[in-house]
Amino acid sequence: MIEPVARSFALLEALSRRPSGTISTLADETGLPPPTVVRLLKNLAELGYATRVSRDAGYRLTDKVLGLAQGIRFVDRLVDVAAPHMSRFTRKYGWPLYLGTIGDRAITIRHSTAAESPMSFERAALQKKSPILSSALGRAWLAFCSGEERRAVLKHLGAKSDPALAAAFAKIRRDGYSFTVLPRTGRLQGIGVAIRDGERVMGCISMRFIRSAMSETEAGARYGAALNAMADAIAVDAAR
Amino acid sequence: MIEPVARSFALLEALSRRPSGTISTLADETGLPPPTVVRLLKNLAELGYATRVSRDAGYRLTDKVLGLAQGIRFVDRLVDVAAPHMSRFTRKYGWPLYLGTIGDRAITIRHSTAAESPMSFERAALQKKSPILSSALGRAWLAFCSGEERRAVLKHLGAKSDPALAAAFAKIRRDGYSFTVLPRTGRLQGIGVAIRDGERVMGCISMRFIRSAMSETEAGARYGAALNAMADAIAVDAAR
DNA sequence: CGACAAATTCCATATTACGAAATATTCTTT
DNA sequence: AAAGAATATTTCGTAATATGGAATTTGTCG
Repeated sequence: MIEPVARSFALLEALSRRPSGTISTLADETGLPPPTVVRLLKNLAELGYATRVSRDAGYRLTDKVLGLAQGIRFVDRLVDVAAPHMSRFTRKYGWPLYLGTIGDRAITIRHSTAAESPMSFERAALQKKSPILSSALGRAWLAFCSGEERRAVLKHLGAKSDPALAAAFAKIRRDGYSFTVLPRTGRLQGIGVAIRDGERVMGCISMRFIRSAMSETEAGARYGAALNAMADAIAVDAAR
Repeated sequence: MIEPVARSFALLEALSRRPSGTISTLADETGLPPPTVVRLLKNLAELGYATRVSRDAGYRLTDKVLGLAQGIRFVDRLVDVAAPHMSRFTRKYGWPLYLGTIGDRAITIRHSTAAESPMSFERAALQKKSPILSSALGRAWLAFCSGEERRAVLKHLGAKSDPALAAAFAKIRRDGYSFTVLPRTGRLQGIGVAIRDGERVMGCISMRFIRSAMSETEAGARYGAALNAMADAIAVDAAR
């Protein structure tokens, strides 16, 4: 732990809770000695993150701090929220999970518990793409998103409106989970669920397992409910 | 300048510009040696502001960074934007300026160039309150804010609807500036303008001067246009 | 498997952050 | 106006620790 950095952040946190803060107030709240508070604040001011208001009012944060947060996207928040839920699942059941969001023409893997899984059969696939139409992730997303979004995505992918596909999505909605569409030779299989906030799909999660370990039906019966419970819990957390 | 703090912020800034960053990318961008980047990132992760994504993707910021910015209020941004304009004015004309925003039952002084003024007759009044009805600041605010807001404020102050008051506000709107309502004995006088974004008043600024130096009419003729030009420039800047 | 690239650890050293005490400044009281 | 109280700031000898080149590990790819 780098002390001056940790202390500077403690001061920023303290300052973020009030319009402005005096040396003694901040010293009390952070437990730092006043000379240290003065030194660190001067440094923060030099860096442009704080400004001296007056002797009495002390310092306040500047909007440069806002700039630090500008790059944080919603998906990062979703990952932050989902990660502990996913870890808990993997600890309990063993199988690795993948969290994805939809992008241009593919699902992007945003988080994975593969590294935490004893049955980790794939290298970490973070930031990697998954096909929308054939992966469990993509199929879960498409099944549960709005009809409007689904049509737009399918059109963008150049997929013609297919009654068989529509029936497949209807079944996924009925079951609550999707499966990877595999070539006959595939060893690995995925079962996917959607993280939903009302009509909106925020993300999708799939559990990867070895095909020989269980059939699709068994996978659905054993893990479908647990996966959906986790997805719901994540959705609730993400909504604050 | 506290090095580890400055460097940690350089890393945060670099990270805020991308979804995630690798050690080498960040080392290149910040000019820091890789071992230092590793050490500082680990520290940021321990503090909860960054998270390791994977070996390949490196680190990304967490939404804890958002927390730092949540306390920054609009008024702070306004002060950041207005301060240089106000300093320029005071450097050019000499008289000190005060920036205020409306609060519960008073105008709160958010910034002042009194310290920069050669004719500084008052100690810094930051965070101090000014009366809404009799100060130049309050009268400028009330004259230019929406009728709805004006009625609400006046009602809250317990002021009865007064035709004389309405006429005073109309005159302020016509002139573009307000004046302090003084007891005959007051030495100091203020001329106030509003910082407006369409219908909305974001803040108000008053220039303080010694009553014996000029009459209200002279003050308006000499400084009214310059004050309003400054207020407009601030409004434009504040709108980005 | 072997070789390349990137990340990470090590560690001797110089740097510098530290904070108690002294001093300066501002506010309050009489 | 002057003393007293409260708060902010500077000083400075010292202990603590951040530093980064070199060595090592880890992961990737042909």
